[in-house]
Amino acid sequence: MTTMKEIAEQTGVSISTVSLVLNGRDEGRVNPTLASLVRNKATELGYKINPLARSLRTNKTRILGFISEEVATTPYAGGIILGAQDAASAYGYMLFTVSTDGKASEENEIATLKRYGVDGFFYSKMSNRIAQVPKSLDDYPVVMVDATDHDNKIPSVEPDEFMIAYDATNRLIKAGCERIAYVGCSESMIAQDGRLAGYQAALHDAGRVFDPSLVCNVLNNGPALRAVSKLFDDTHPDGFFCFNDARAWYVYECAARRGLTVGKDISVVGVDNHRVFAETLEPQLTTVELPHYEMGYWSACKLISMIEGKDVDTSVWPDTRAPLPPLNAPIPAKIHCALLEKGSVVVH
Amino acid sequence: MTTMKEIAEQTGVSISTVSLVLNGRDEGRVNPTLASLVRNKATELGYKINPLARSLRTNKTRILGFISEEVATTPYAGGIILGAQDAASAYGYMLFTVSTDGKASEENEIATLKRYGVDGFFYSKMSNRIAQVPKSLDDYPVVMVDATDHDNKIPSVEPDEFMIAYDATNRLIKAGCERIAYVGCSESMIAQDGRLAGYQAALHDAGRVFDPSLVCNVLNNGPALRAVSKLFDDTHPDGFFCFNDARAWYVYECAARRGLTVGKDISVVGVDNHRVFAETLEPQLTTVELPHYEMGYWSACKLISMIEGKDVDTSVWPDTRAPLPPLNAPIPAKIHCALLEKGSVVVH
DNA sequence: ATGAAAGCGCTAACAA
DNA sequence: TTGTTAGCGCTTTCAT
Repeated sequence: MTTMKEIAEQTGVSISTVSLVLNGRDEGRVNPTLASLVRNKATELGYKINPLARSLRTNKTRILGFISEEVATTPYAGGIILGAQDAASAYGYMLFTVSTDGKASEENEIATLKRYGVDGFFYSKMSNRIAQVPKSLDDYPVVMVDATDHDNKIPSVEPDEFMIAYDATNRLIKAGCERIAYVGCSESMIAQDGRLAGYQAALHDAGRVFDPSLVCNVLNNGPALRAVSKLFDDTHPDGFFCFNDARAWYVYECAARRGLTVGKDISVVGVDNHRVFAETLEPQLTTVELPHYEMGYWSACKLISMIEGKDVDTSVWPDTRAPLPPLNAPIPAKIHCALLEKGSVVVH
Repeated sequence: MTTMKEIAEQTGVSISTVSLVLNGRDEGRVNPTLASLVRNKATELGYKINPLARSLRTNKTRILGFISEEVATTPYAGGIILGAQDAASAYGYMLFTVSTDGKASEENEIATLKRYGVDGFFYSKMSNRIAQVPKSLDDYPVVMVDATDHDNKIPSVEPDEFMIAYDATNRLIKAGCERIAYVGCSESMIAQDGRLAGYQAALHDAGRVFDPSLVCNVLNNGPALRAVSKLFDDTHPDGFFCFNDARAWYVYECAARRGLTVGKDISVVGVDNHRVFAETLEPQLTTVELPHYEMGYWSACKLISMIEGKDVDTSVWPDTRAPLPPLNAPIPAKIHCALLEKGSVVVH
């Protein structure tokens, strides 16, 4: 690894000059000729700055700490981290990712991250909810991901659950479904509440009356399948908006048992938490992908802007923002929930 | 953050002495009284070493670089990383995780990791296969995860595909299944080859003759469902060993359409790549979990032992090593593929 | 047994 | 415009 010292020696200037030039702070301070001499030598030698040495003086490591609650084991956490990493990398930052279980382990991880001098923290939860950032993070820039601050004091990103459901339901409406059911989650959580509301609003905006008997909120367990069975037999829906893959599976199972074919006899739109169905085969199942990557991306940009005290270039938003396919096209295998488009992400 | 300097000042000794003591290299070199004085002051002040400053001198950062090929987006990558993190953390190491797509991006990430002075690398692939570690890693300690080296020169861990299949098939045999089908993957890959072999071996060891018509290798696509349908109708299996969740889904779909109930009319054992079914509801589906966490854990231990040039304490193996449930018990929702047990993991 | 001093690679006052 | 100097927090020789 080449050092500034070596460059200084080989070009006959002082280390300070090298430092100035290589940090782009030479404008009007260093002789342009010397500057380019230094620059050439640097590229010639393949010089790369030693960020650790620099951090010793500057107290800035360009390392970000990503704290997640076992989120690494959930299938979708990867998307968040990937997005955060991509954005971080674009700005020359690295990510330390740690996952915690208990409270104690969390404080441990935080302490470790602090020792390594991280410049700021991501604080991420496993599913969209209201959370409290530990006080040990008080003096640091923090951004919450897939969670929101109780006091709304910490910047945060979450999926726009309402719009996700609104879009999904609309898609079923446009596909010609007459009796659209919602197979949701019987635990109260932000995602459930928002999606139910979006489902209702879409129906309402389409001039339909909301029929509570078409709503079936279940858990992931035995009784769930019976409840969905009952939904089939009682109300004979021809369209289903499903809270997630697991709920969609109940619908598939019930349909198959009744000789109904998804994509022909009934339509199904599900929110993608696991992606099995999307990866499997059913072009008849429309999967609305949660904007995990985008949340990660946004949060990294936000965090870095806080750290550097300046706006980051949000035009760097990733390519994955595919436009929503036209509604009259055949139902696609996947709708990408585009960032900053139709409010599919909410930032605070 | 307290520094050694502060401790030195407050105890009236020199920084060198503090360094010696706090690094446990004081045996017979520092007056025990002084030593404990220093130690007390350190805990009193809550001293924590600054690893970055130390690394400037020692050239050891205690940071490990985890390189994965977009693995962060695959559902199971999280398990590997989590295991690696837990082990690393136990030895006072941190992980930089990066994922790459193309060749160029990989070299970039590697360069960045080097600049941050990582002590060694994990090189991980998305699915068990033979791979080549980039030459840019040649001078560093490297461990491969879920992949093996072409020349068998790099230490590596991979799931024991054979034993996974052998166990799974055995389970169906012990459950009383007479006609056990294998729904596999029609692409040739280590997992497919190993699992097919394990399936065959289990049948053979049980004194059964292998019937090729019970094997149905498919991709994740439309024709797959038809192929599995044909399997049902042609051979009427009463037990299914499935390559993964997606393949298990075909079996579920076909069963439901025929009025067959999993767990009653047929038995299904699937290898868990996505976990939807395990998380959903079917106690009748046995999911063999891949030992991702354990692979991560092992690889971190191995890597650290290479770095430090000494054996690490493998008694630290994680708790998740649940014993396999007794074979005559009702088929459980999940079998944990225990590390170093029945060879469920292969290390090289 | 202890401390002074040098130095890891870099930045930032301050001189010149 | 350039170089000298000091120092970030720590380790490590080398005197004492």
